Amino acid sequence: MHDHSLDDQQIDHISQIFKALSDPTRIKVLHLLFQRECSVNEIAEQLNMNQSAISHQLKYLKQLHLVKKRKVKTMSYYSPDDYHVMNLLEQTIEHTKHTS
Amino acid sequence: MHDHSLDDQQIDHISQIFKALSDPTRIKVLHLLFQRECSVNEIAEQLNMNQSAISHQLKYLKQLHLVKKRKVKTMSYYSPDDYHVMNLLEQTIEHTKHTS
DNA sequence: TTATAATATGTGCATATGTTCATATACTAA
DNA sequence: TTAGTATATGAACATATGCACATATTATAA
Repeated sequence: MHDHSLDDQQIDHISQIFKALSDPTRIKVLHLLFQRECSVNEIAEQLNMNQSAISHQLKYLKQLHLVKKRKVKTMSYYSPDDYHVMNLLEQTIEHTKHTS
Repeated sequence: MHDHSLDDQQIDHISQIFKALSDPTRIKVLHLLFQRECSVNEIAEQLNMNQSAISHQLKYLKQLHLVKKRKVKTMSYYSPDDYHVMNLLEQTIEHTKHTS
């Protein structure tokens, strides 16, 4: 038998994860990082967006432990850091491709 | 070989679904409806929230086809209407319970 | 040292969001 | 009809969000 109860802390955590995935820019960033590690400028160029906007979003994602950073000289290379959330996103993307 | 391209329409759709799941109230509503069909007042009482707030959120969820409505006399009974999204939510809830 | 490059950060702004309040609507029952 | 109940809706409000701009920080290279 399952326990259906949910405390507010768990719910807040879940909503935070889904909120991270609820923005088109963050989806694009994560989907790109799923394919390959990228620097900030690479991401900004790929998505045709301001470097500052990308940097802010990467900070947001890093704070949630969804991405990690590797510094080399002046460059910051970002890559996924949460296997479960990345699978959640990629499976949803695949499902959307096959249905819409 | 996979196609990694994603058009903006698909991304907007995905972000809309995740946005629906990014609010604690909507998570609680959907999780409750996953267990059993409920009227608006039932939901409001269970979540200890304003009837109007629940009604607004149900309209939001219905517009996205995540819930459906069954009218009986003056009552509106709501239940899930998207198997895939409900599974997405419930699996994430289960995962959170077992890890956090 | 100075200049340059990559990234990070603070601020301001327009817009979006979630809620409450008051009220409207739909339906029932007396 | 009228009163009562359940739900829906519109408006207003405080807060959150995502972005651009300017600038700061960090590290390199000349």
